[in-house]
Amino acid sequence: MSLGRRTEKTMALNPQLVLDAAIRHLDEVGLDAFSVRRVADGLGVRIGALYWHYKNRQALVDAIAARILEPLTLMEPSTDAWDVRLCRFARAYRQALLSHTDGARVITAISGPGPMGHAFMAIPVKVLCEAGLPATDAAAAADVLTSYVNGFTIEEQNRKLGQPEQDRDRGFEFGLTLLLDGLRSRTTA
Amino acid sequence: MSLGRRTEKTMALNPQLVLDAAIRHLDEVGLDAFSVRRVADGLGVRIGALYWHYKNRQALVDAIAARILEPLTLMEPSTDAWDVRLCRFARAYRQALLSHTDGARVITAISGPGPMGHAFMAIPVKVLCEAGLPATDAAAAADVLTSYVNGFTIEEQNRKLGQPEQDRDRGFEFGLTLLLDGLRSRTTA
DNA sequence: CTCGTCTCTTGAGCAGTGCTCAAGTTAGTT
DNA sequence: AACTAACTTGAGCACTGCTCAAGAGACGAG
Repeated sequence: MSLGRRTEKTMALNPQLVLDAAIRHLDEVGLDAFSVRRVADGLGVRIGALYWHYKNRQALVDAIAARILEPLTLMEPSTDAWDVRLCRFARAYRQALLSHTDGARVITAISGPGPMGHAFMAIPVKVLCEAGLPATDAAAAADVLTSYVNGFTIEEQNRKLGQPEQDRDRGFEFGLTLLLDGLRSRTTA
Repeated sequence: MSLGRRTEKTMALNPQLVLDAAIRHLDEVGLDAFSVRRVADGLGVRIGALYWHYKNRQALVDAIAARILEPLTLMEPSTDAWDVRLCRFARAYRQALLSHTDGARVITAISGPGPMGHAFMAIPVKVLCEAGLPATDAAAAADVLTSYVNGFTIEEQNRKLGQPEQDRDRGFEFGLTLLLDGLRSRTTA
Protein backbone atom coordinates (compact mmCIF):
# COMPACT_ATOMS: atom_id res chain seq x y z
CA MET A 1 0.00 0.00 0.00
CA SER A 2 1.56 3.23 -1.17
CA LEU A 3 1.56 5.71 1.66
CA GLY A 4 3.19 8.41 -0.43
CA ARG A 5 -0.01 9.61 -2.05
CA ARG A 6 -3.57 8.99 -1.11
CA THR A 7 -5.46 6.64 -3.37
CA GLU A 8 -8.48 8.07 -5.11
CA LYS A 9 -11.30 8.74 -2.65
CA THR A 10 -10.27 5.90 -0.34
CA MET A 11 -7.61 7.27 1.98
CA ALA A 12 -8.51 10.27 4.08
CA LEU A 13 -6.21 13.22 4.35
CA ASN A 14 -4.47 13.71 7.66
CA PRO A 15 -1.80 15.98 9.11
CA GLN A 16 0.91 13.41 8.40
CA LEU A 17 0.09 13.16 4.71
CA VAL A 18 -0.20 16.91 4.38
CA LEU A 19 3.15 17.39 6.08
CA ASP A 20 4.78 14.80 3.83
CA ALA A 21 3.46 16.56 0.77
CA ALA A 22 4.54 19.93 2.14
CA ILE A 23 8.11 18.71 2.62
CA ARG A 24 8.14 17.20 -0.84
CA HIS A 25 6.99 20.53 -2.23
CA LEU A 26 9.53 22.49 -0.18
CA ASP A 27 12.34 20.29 -1.40
CA GLU A 28 11.28 20.91 -4.97
CA VAL A 29 10.79 24.66 -5.02
CA GLY A 30 12.37 26.12 -1.87
CA LEU A 31 10.88 28.29 0.83
CA ASP A 32 10.18 31.40 -1.27
CA ALA A 33 8.07 29.55 -3.80
CA PHE A 34 6.50 27.30 -1.19
CA SER A 35 2.76 27.63 -1.62
CA VAL A 36 -0.14 26.09 0.24
CA ARG A 37 -1.97 25.80 -3.05
CA ARG A 38 0.82 23.74 -4.59
CA VAL A 39 0.88 21.44 -1.59
CA ALA A 40 -2.82 20.86 -2.13
CA ASP A 41 -2.18 20.22 -5.83
CA GLY A 42 0.40 17.62 -4.89
CA LEU A 43 -2.23 15.84 -2.86
CA GLY A 44 -4.92 16.11 -5.56
CA VAL A 45 -7.08 18.10 -3.21
CA ARG A 46 -8.58 21.60 -3.04
CA ILE A 47 -6.81 24.15 -0.91
CA GLY A 48 -9.57 24.43 1.66
CA ALA A 49 -8.99 20.83 2.71
CA LEU A 50 -5.50 21.68 3.96
CA TYR A 51 -6.86 24.38 6.20
CA TRP A 52 -8.81 21.77 8.07
CA HIS A 53 -5.57 20.11 9.16
CA TYR A 54 -3.31 23.18 9.51
CA LYS A 55 -4.72 26.52 10.46
CA ASN A 56 -2.43 28.48 8.16
CA ARG A 57 0.76 28.45 6.15
CA GLN A 58 2.84 29.28 9.20
CA ALA A 59 1.55 26.20 11.02
CA LEU A 60 2.71 24.12 8.09
CA VAL A 61 6.15 25.70 8.17
CA ASP A 62 6.34 25.12 11.91
CA ALA A 63 5.48 21.47 11.37
CA ILE A 64 8.19 21.13 8.74
CA ALA A 65 10.69 22.68 11.13
CA ALA A 66 9.71 20.27 13.87
CA ARG A 67 10.19 17.39 11.46
CA ILE A 68 13.65 18.65 10.58
CA LEU A 69 14.66 18.88 14.22
CA GLU A 70 13.07 15.62 15.26
CA PRO A 71 15.97 13.29 14.36
CA LEU A 72 18.27 15.31 16.59
CA THR A 73 16.09 14.91 19.65
CA LEU A 74 16.15 11.17 19.07
CA MET A 75 19.92 10.77 19.01
CA GLU A 76 20.96 8.10 21.44
CA PRO A 77 22.90 9.31 24.47
CA SER A 78 26.64 8.84 24.42
CA THR A 79 29.36 8.40 26.99
CA ASP A 80 31.97 10.31 25.04
CA ALA A 81 33.62 13.48 26.30
CA TRP A 82 31.44 16.59 26.26
CA ASP A 83 33.38 18.26 23.46
CA VAL A 84 33.05 15.24 21.23
CA ARG A 85 29.32 15.14 21.88
CA LEU A 86 28.94 18.85 21.20
CA CYS A 87 30.78 18.49 17.91
CA ARG A 88 28.59 15.58 16.96
CA PHE A 89 25.51 17.62 17.80
CA ALA A 90 26.62 20.58 15.71
CA ARG A 91 27.45 18.39 12.73
CA ALA A 92 24.18 16.48 12.98
CA TYR A 93 22.31 19.75 13.24
CA ARG A 94 23.92 21.12 10.10
CA GLN A 95 23.21 17.89 8.27
CA ALA A 96 19.58 18.03 9.33
CA LEU A 97 19.30 21.55 7.94
CA LEU A 98 21.04 20.56 4.73
CA SER A 99 18.75 17.60 4.25
CA HIS A 100 15.94 19.82 2.97
CA THR A 101 15.91 22.75 0.61
CA ASP A 102 16.22 25.99 2.58
CA GLY A 103 16.14 23.94 5.76
CA ALA A 104 18.10 26.55 7.68
CA ARG A 105 15.78 29.35 6.67
CA VAL A 106 12.78 27.20 7.59
CA ILE A 107 14.17 26.88 11.11
CA THR A 108 14.61 30.61 11.50
CA ALA A 109 11.08 31.14 10.17
CA ILE A 110 9.44 29.25 13.02
CA SER A 111 6.78 31.30 14.81
CA GLY A 112 7.97 30.06 18.21
CA PRO A 113 10.20 27.40 19.73
CA GLY A 114 7.48 24.88 20.56
CA PRO A 115 8.08 21.55 22.32
CA MET A 116 10.42 20.26 19.62
CA GLY A 117 12.45 23.45 19.70
CA HIS A 118 12.86 23.20 23.43
CA ALA A 119 13.82 19.55 23.32
CA PHE A 120 16.32 20.47 20.65
CA MET A 121 17.95 23.29 22.59
CA ALA A 122 18.09 21.12 25.70
CA ILE A 123 20.65 18.86 24.03
CA PRO A 124 23.63 21.23 23.86
CA VAL A 125 22.66 22.89 27.12
CA LYS A 126 22.80 19.55 28.88
CA VAL A 127 26.15 18.68 27.38
CA LEU A 128 27.62 22.02 28.39
CA CYS A 129 26.29 21.75 31.92
CA GLU A 130 27.93 18.37 32.26
CA ALA A 131 31.11 20.00 31.01
CA GLY A 132 31.06 22.12 34.11
CA LEU A 133 29.64 25.37 32.80
CA PRO A 134 27.20 27.27 35.00
CA ALA A 135 23.64 27.04 33.71
CA THR A 136 23.50 30.57 32.30
CA ASP A 137 26.80 30.17 30.48
CA ALA A 138 25.67 26.84 29.12
CA ALA A 139 22.53 28.43 27.72
CA ALA A 140 24.52 31.29 26.21
CA ALA A 141 27.06 28.93 24.69
CA ALA A 142 24.33 26.73 23.24
CA ASP A 143 22.80 29.84 21.74
CA VAL A 144 26.11 30.82 20.21
CA LEU A 145 26.63 27.38 18.74
CA THR A 146 23.20 27.11 17.15
CA SER A 147 23.43 30.69 15.92
CA TYR A 148 26.66 29.84 14.19
CA VAL A 149 25.26 26.71 12.58
CA ASN A 150 22.15 28.57 11.47
CA GLY A 151 24.10 31.46 10.02
CA PHE A 152 26.61 29.26 8.29
CA THR A 153 24.02 26.94 6.82
CA ILE A 154 21.73 29.71 5.62
CA GLU A 155 24.61 31.14 3.65
CA GLU A 156 25.61 27.69 2.50
CA GLN A 157 22.15 26.92 1.14
CA ASN A 158 21.76 30.38 -0.32
CA ARG A 159 24.96 30.63 -2.25
CA LYS A 160 27.41 27.80 -1.75
CA LEU A 161 25.60 24.69 -2.89
CA GLY A 162 27.61 24.80 -6.11
CA GLN A 163 30.89 24.58 -4.27
CA PRO A 164 32.45 21.19 -3.54
CA GLU A 165 31.06 19.61 -0.40
CA GLN A 166 34.54 19.15 0.96
CA ASP A 167 35.25 22.88 0.91
CA ARG A 168 32.00 23.69 2.63
CA ASP A 169 32.63 21.04 5.27
CA ARG A 170 36.09 22.40 5.90
CA GLY A 171 34.73 25.92 6.37
CA PHE A 172 32.16 24.65 8.81
CA GLU A 173 34.64 22.60 10.77
CA PHE A 174 36.93 25.59 11.04
CA GLY A 175 34.33 27.64 12.88
CA LEU A 176 33.32 24.67 14.95
CA THR A 177 36.90 24.16 16.09
CA LEU A 178 37.24 27.82 17.02
CA LEU A 179 34.14 27.69 19.17
CA LEU A 180 35.11 24.43 20.83
CA ASP A 181 38.61 25.58 21.59
CA GLY A 182 37.17 28.66 23.21
CA LEU A 183 34.74 26.57 25.23
CA ARG A 184 37.37 24.08 26.35
CA SER A 185 39.42 26.85 27.89
CA ARG A 186 36.36 27.87 29.90
CA THR A 187 35.55 24.54 31.46
CA THR A 188 36.97 23.06 34.63
CA ALA A 189 36.84 19.51 33.40
CA MET B 1 12.37 71.84 2.52
CA SER B 2 11.28 68.40 3.62
CA LEU B 3 13.29 65.82 1.78
CA GLY B 4 11.43 63.02 3.50
CA ARG B 5 8.51 63.00 1.12
CA ARG B 6 8.23 64.49 -2.30
CA THR B 7 6.10 67.56 -2.52
CA GLU B 8 3.01 67.33 -4.64
CA LYS B 9 3.90 67.18 -8.33
CA THR B 10 7.08 69.19 -7.96
CA MET B 11 9.82 66.77 -6.99
CA ALA B 12 10.54 63.88 -9.31
CA LEU B 13 10.90 60.36 -8.04
CA ASN B 14 14.37 58.87 -8.09
CA PRO B 15 16.10 55.73 -6.80
CA GLN B 16 17.22 57.52 -3.63
CA LEU B 17 13.73 58.61 -2.67
CA VAL B 18 12.33 55.19 -3.46
CA LEU B 19 15.00 53.53 -1.35
CA ASP B 20 14.36 55.91 1.54
CA ALA B 21 10.65 55.14 1.40
CA ALA B 22 11.37 51.43 1.16
CA ILE B 23 13.52 51.52 4.29
CA ARG B 24 10.89 53.52 6.13
CA HIS B 25 8.32 50.92 5.14
CA LEU B 26 10.59 48.02 6.11
CA ASP B 27 11.19 49.53 9.51
CA GLU B 28 7.46 49.85 10.05
CA VAL B 29 6.21 46.45 9.00
CA GLY B 30 9.18 44.09 8.74
CA LEU B 31 10.41 41.98 5.86
CA ASP B 32 7.45 39.60 5.61
CA ALA B 33 4.90 42.37 5.20
CA PHE B 34 7.22 44.48 3.06
CA SER B 35 5.29 45.25 -0.11
CA VAL B 36 6.25 47.19 -3.21
CA ARG B 37 2.70 48.52 -3.33
CA ARG B 38 2.96 49.94 0.18
CA VAL B 39 6.24 51.62 -0.67
CA ALA B 40 4.48 53.27 -3.59
CA ASP B 41 1.64 54.32 -1.29
CA GLY B 42 4.15 55.92 1.03
CA LEU B 43 5.40 58.00 -1.86
CA GLY B 44 1.92 58.90 -3.08
CA VAL B 45 2.63 57.22 -6.37
CA ARG B 46 1.24 54.28 -8.38
CA ILE B 47 3.14 51.03 -8.24
CA GLY B 48 4.26 51.11 -11.85
CA ALA B 49 6.37 54.19 -11.17
CA LEU B 50 8.58 52.21 -8.80
CA TYR B 51 9.32 49.65 -11.46
CA TRP B 52 10.90 52.36 -13.52
CA HIS B 53 13.55 52.85 -10.85
CA TYR B 54 13.93 49.26 -9.58
CA LYS B 55 13.34 46.32 -11.82
CA ASN B 56 11.67 44.23 -9.13
CA ARG B 57 11.14 43.72 -5.44
CA GLN B 58 14.39 41.82 -5.09
CA ALA B 59 16.34 44.79 -6.49
CA LEU B 60 14.77 46.94 -3.82
CA VAL B 61 15.75 44.49 -1.10
CA ASP B 62 19.27 44.33 -2.49
CA ALA B 63 19.45 48.11 -2.36
CA ILE B 64 18.29 48.14 1.24
CA ALA B 65 20.93 45.58 2.11
CA ALA B 66 23.62 47.66 0.46
CA ARG B 67 22.47 50.66 2.44
CA ILE B 68 22.70 48.66 5.65
CA LEU B 69 26.23 47.54 4.89
CA GLU B 70 27.43 50.89 3.61
CA PRO B 71 28.42 52.46 6.95
CA LEU B 72 30.71 49.50 7.64
CA THR B 73 32.64 49.94 4.43
CA LEU B 74 33.20 53.57 5.39
CA MET B 75 34.72 52.90 8.80
CA GLU B 76 37.99 54.71 9.10
CA PRO B 77 41.07 52.49 9.24
CA SER B 78 42.61 51.94 12.63
CA THR B 79 46.05 51.14 13.96
CA ASP B 80 44.82 48.96 16.80
CA ALA B 81 45.72 45.31 17.13
CA TRP B 82 43.98 42.99 14.69
CA ASP B 83 41.81 41.36 17.35
CA VAL B 84 40.55 44.70 18.56
CA ARG B 85 39.70 45.70 15.02
CA LEU B 86 37.95 42.43 14.34
CA CYS B 87 35.87 42.82 17.48
CA ARG B 88 34.97 46.33 16.49
CA PHE B 89 33.95 45.12 13.05
CA ALA B 90 31.73 42.39 14.45
CA ARG B 91 30.03 44.74 16.86
CA ALA B 92 29.51 47.41 14.23
CA TYR B 93 28.08 44.77 11.90
CA ARG B 94 25.59 43.60 14.47
CA GLN B 95 24.59 47.17 15.21
CA ALA B 96 24.08 47.85 11.53
CA LEU B 97 21.78 44.84 11.28
CA LEU B 98 19.90 45.85 14.42
CA SER B 99 19.39 49.37 13.13
CA HIS B 100 16.57 48.25 10.82
CA THR B 101 13.67 45.90 11.34
CA ASP B 102 14.65 42.41 10.18
CA GLY B 103 17.99 43.81 9.06
CA ALA B 104 19.72 40.48 9.48
CA ARG B 105 17.15 38.65 7.39
CA VAL B 106 17.40 41.33 4.73
CA ILE B 107 21.12 40.64 4.45
CA THR B 108 20.60 36.92 4.01
CA ALA B 109 17.92 37.63 1.41
CA ILE B 110 20.31 39.37 -0.98
CA SER B 111 20.29 37.85 -4.45
CA GLY B 112 24.09 38.08 -4.69
CA PRO B 113 27.02 39.73 -2.94
CA GLY B 114 27.38 42.72 -5.27
CA PRO B 115 30.05 45.41 -4.94
CA MET B 116 28.96 46.46 -1.48
CA GLY B 117 28.93 42.87 -0.27
CA HIS B 118 32.44 42.34 -1.53
CA ALA B 119 33.72 45.56 0.01
CA PHE B 120 32.08 44.46 3.21
CA MET B 121 33.65 41.00 3.29
CA ALA B 122 37.04 42.47 2.41
CA ILE B 123 37.19 44.19 5.79
CA PRO B 124 37.54 41.17 8.09
CA VAL B 125 39.57 39.29 5.50
CA LYS B 126 42.10 42.09 5.39
CA VAL B 127 42.32 42.26 9.17
CA LEU B 128 42.88 38.53 9.44
CA CYS B 129 45.51 38.53 6.74
CA GLU B 130 47.38 41.21 8.62
CA ALA B 131 47.07 39.03 11.68
CA GLY B 132 49.20 36.48 9.91
CA LEU B 133 46.60 34.02 8.69
CA PRO B 134 47.06 32.51 5.23
CA ALA B 135 44.58 33.94 2.74
CA THR B 136 42.34 30.88 2.60
CA ASP B 137 42.15 30.68 6.39
CA ALA B 138 41.41 34.38 6.58
CA ALA B 139 38.52 34.00 4.17
CA ALA B 140 37.20 31.00 6.08
CA ALA B 141 37.49 32.81 9.39
CA ALA B 142 35.76 35.90 8.03
CA ASP B 143 33.00 33.63 6.81
CA VAL B 144 32.67 32.06 10.22
CA LEU B 145 32.53 35.43 11.93
CA THR B 146 29.86 36.89 9.65
CA SER B 147 27.89 33.66 9.79
CA TYR B 148 27.88 33.89 13.54
CA VAL B 149 26.77 37.52 13.57
CA ASN B 150 24.08 36.79 10.99
CA GLY B 151 22.76 33.77 12.85
CA PHE B 152 22.82 35.47 16.22
CA THR B 153 21.15 38.63 15.00
CA ILE B 154 18.47 36.85 13.03
CA GLU B 155 17.45 35.05 16.19
CA GLU B 156 17.77 38.24 18.17
CA GLN B 157 15.44 40.14 15.87
CA ASN B 158 13.06 37.23 15.57
CA ARG B 159 12.55 36.46 19.18
CA LYS B 160 14.70 38.36 21.63
CA LEU B 161 13.84 42.00 21.09
CA GLY B 162 11.75 41.88 24.25
CA GLN B 163 14.72 40.87 26.36
CA PRO B 164 16.91 43.52 28.00
CA GLU B 165 19.56 44.84 25.67
CA GLN B 166 22.26 44.09 28.21
CA ASP B 167 21.45 40.39 28.20
CA ARG B 168 21.48 40.23 24.41
CA ASP B 169 24.76 42.10 24.27
CA ARG B 170 26.29 39.74 26.80
CA GLY B 171 25.20 36.72 24.78
CA PHE B 172 26.69 38.20 21.65
CA GLU B 173 29.97 39.11 23.33
CA PHE B 174 30.27 35.60 24.71
CA GLY B 175 30.30 34.06 21.27
CA LEU B 176 32.55 36.79 19.95
CA THR B 177 35.08 36.09 22.69
CA LEU B 178 35.02 32.38 21.94
CA LEU B 179 35.76 32.98 18.28
CA LEU B 180 38.48 35.51 18.95
CA ASP B 181 40.19 33.31 21.50
CA GLY B 182 40.22 30.53 18.98
CA LEU B 183 41.62 32.81 16.31
CA ARG B 184 44.32 34.24 18.56
CA SER B 185 45.70 30.79 19.19
CA ARG B 186 45.99 30.31 15.42
CA THR B 187 47.96 33.41 14.58
CA THR B 188 51.70 33.86 14.65
CA ALA B 189 51.53 37.47 15.75
C1' DC C 1 -33.18 0.84 6.76
C1' DT C 2 -33.20 5.59 8.09
C1' DC C 3 -31.98 9.34 10.63
C1' DG C 4 -28.69 12.39 12.58
C1' DT C 5 -24.09 13.56 13.70
C1' DC C 6 -19.44 14.18 13.12
C1' DT C 7 -15.52 14.61 10.19
C1' DC C 8 -13.85 16.19 6.57
C1' DT C 9 -13.95 18.33 1.41
C1' DT C 10 -15.46 21.31 -2.07
C1' DG C 11 -16.35 25.52 -4.74
C1' DA C 12 -16.70 30.00 -4.95
C1' DG C 13 -14.85 34.15 -3.68
C1' DC C 14 -12.20 38.11 -1.19
C1' DA C 15 -8.33 40.97 -0.60
C1' DG C 16 -3.86 41.18 -1.30
C1' DT C 17 0.68 40.32 -3.94
C1' DG C 18 4.52 41.03 -7.80
C1' DC C 19 4.76 42.42 -12.27
C1' DT C 20 3.76 44.26 -17.22
C1' DC C 21 2.75 47.57 -20.64
C1' DA C 22 0.35 50.63 -23.86
C1' DA C 23 -0.99 55.09 -23.30
C1' DG C 24 -0.47 59.44 -21.29
C1' DT C 25 1.91 63.33 -18.96
C1' DT C 26 5.67 66.28 -18.05
C1' DA C 27 10.00 68.80 -18.63
C1' DG C 28 13.79 70.20 -21.34
C1' DT C 29 16.06 71.13 -26.10
C1' DT C 30 16.04 72.68 -30.54
C1' DA D 1 5.99 75.24 -31.55
C1' DA D 2 7.69 70.69 -32.33
C1' DC D 3 10.30 67.06 -30.84
C1' DT D 4 12.35 63.98 -27.53
C1' DA D 5 13.49 61.68 -23.53
C1' DA D 6 12.18 60.73 -18.84
C1' DC D 7 9.10 59.29 -16.34
C1' DT D 8 3.89 58.09 -14.53
C1' DT D 9 -0.50 56.21 -14.86
C1' DG D 10 -4.34 52.89 -15.22
C1' DA D 11 -5.82 48.79 -16.25
C1' DG D 12 -5.07 44.13 -15.91
C1' DC D 13 -2.85 39.25 -15.42
C1' DA D 14 -1.62 35.40 -12.68
C1' DC D 15 -0.74 34.28 -8.39
C1' DT D 16 -0.97 34.23 -3.18
C1' DG D 17 -3.10 33.15 1.76
C1' DC D 18 -7.35 32.60 3.71
C1' DT D 19 -12.59 32.02 4.65
C1' DC D 20 -16.90 29.78 4.74
C1' DA D 21 -21.51 28.09 3.50
C1' DA D 22 -22.79 24.03 1.49
C1' DG D 23 -22.15 19.30 0.47
C1' DA D 24 -20.24 14.36 0.80
C1' DG D 25 -18.98 10.32 3.31
C1' DA D 26 -18.76 7.22 7.08
C1' DC D 27 -20.86 5.49 11.22
C1' DG D 28 -23.60 4.49 15.21
C1' DA D 29 -28.34 4.74 17.32
C1' DG D 30 -33.05 3.86 16.99
